[in-house]
Amino acid sequence: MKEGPDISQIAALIGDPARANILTALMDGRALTASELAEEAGVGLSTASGHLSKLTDADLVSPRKSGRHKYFHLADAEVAGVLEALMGLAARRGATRVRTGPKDAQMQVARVCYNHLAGRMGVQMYRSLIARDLLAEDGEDVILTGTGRDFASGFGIDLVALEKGRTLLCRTCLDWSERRNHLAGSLGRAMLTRMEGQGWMRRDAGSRAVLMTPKGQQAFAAAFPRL
Amino acid sequence: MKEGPDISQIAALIGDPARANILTALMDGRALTASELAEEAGVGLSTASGHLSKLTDADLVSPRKSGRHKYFHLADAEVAGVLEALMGLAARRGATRVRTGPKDAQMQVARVCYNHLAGRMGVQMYRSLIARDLLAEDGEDVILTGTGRDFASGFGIDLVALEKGRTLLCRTCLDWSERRNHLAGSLGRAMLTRMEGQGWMRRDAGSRAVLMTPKGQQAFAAAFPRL
DNA sequence: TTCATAGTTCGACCGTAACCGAAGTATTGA
DNA sequence: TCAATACTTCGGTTACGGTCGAACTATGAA
Repeated sequence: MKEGPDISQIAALIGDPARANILTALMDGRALTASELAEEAGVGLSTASGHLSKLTDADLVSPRKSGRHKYFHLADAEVAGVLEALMGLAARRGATRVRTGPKDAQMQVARVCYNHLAGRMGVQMYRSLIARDLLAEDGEDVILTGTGRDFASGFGIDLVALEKGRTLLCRTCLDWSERRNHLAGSLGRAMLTRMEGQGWMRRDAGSRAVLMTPKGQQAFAAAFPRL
Repeated sequence: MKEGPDISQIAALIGDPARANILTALMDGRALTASELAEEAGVGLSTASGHLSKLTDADLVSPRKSGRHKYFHLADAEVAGVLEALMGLAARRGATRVRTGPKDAQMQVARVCYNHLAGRMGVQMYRSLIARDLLAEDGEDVILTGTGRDFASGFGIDLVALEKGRTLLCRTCLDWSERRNHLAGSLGRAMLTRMEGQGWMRRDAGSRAVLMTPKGQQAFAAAFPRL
């Protein structure tokens, strides 16, 4: 009757509150166990198990067994992107969660999206890289330029190792709070990891917020100036 | 319990098959009456009316009264974008509709997305404009350059009139079949309208497919060469 | 004014799916 | 080998929401 792929199945999957909680909890890129996700979603273990097998069947999350634990993570960055897009819609309509805590402000400044940096800091980094021709946009794609490679290496990132992986080096991801692109892909991940390792920032336990250290404030501003 | 906006409500709204059919039917940018949408969705008029008021409450569609008819259209391009993104996910997982007709091939070549051109032709047009610096990307935004303005005017488009409207002149939209950007915004709409007016292409009645005329084939290739 | 068409609201019915607890399976550790 | 932990499966209950038809409202045409 209709044209194009059927979106109702996937949307219905995301549409259940418990499953939406599970997916949201996985947005920070970590892999969590079934029990942890049950806790996050506020349902019993057996219920969560059922949800997780549905999400797995639909390839929205992927399981990884480790001993008697079973860890789940988002299937790929595209899933994360769709979730962010939905958050953007939801935010517009004022459907924000009841509990609007102090963390929300910090989430706007800097947070983890899947496995890379998002929020104002994430967007600033991206725009700074573009403005200096270290990154170049090509349609939806974005590529690291020659000078960009030098910059990344100088930043302490092993590009050769990254390029051996299966995931794309550079990807854009639409930021739901800033409504602009930020950097995803294995490079985006590595940048965040590196900045954490350097003590510029650390993740807030129990939320997706990223907290800047005083040292990090300065270093970040120097490394990624607004132009 | 969770961070960020609540996505389950909106996703659940899209997750009902009847409502998903309604939204998909509106993806071509036209405004349809409640009766037409009931037909599209395969439900009774009273049922469709209920769905439409829910979609309206959530600001996914907007009503416009005209006499004793009530026309519905998608609320904005952001909604269309999210629907396209969901289609991208659904397509990947092979959840394509059972009825994979001959139109599907044509849909990949050229189709209407909201109100602008999508598919391979849409992407080709966008990339050609970018490559010739008629359009310039800036983060998620895209702007018409000076030479781009001349080009658009020469193409028969009244930019001054477009800029009086409330909708942004240039926007990017992610193509679910090509996975690349194509041009949206009021300029994207005007380009499609102009090409239809020139007899380059015409919409297929009853689907979102866009059919190229022989004359259009040549003219399009000349106007938007692959580079 | 009267009739026809478009859409909304209401009431009743029904099916699906979320939920829990209990029993069953697998893996680790003692 | 036995016990504890992590997860899955099953059965039964429940509730939410989609569905239709009928009655009602509003607009336009004759």
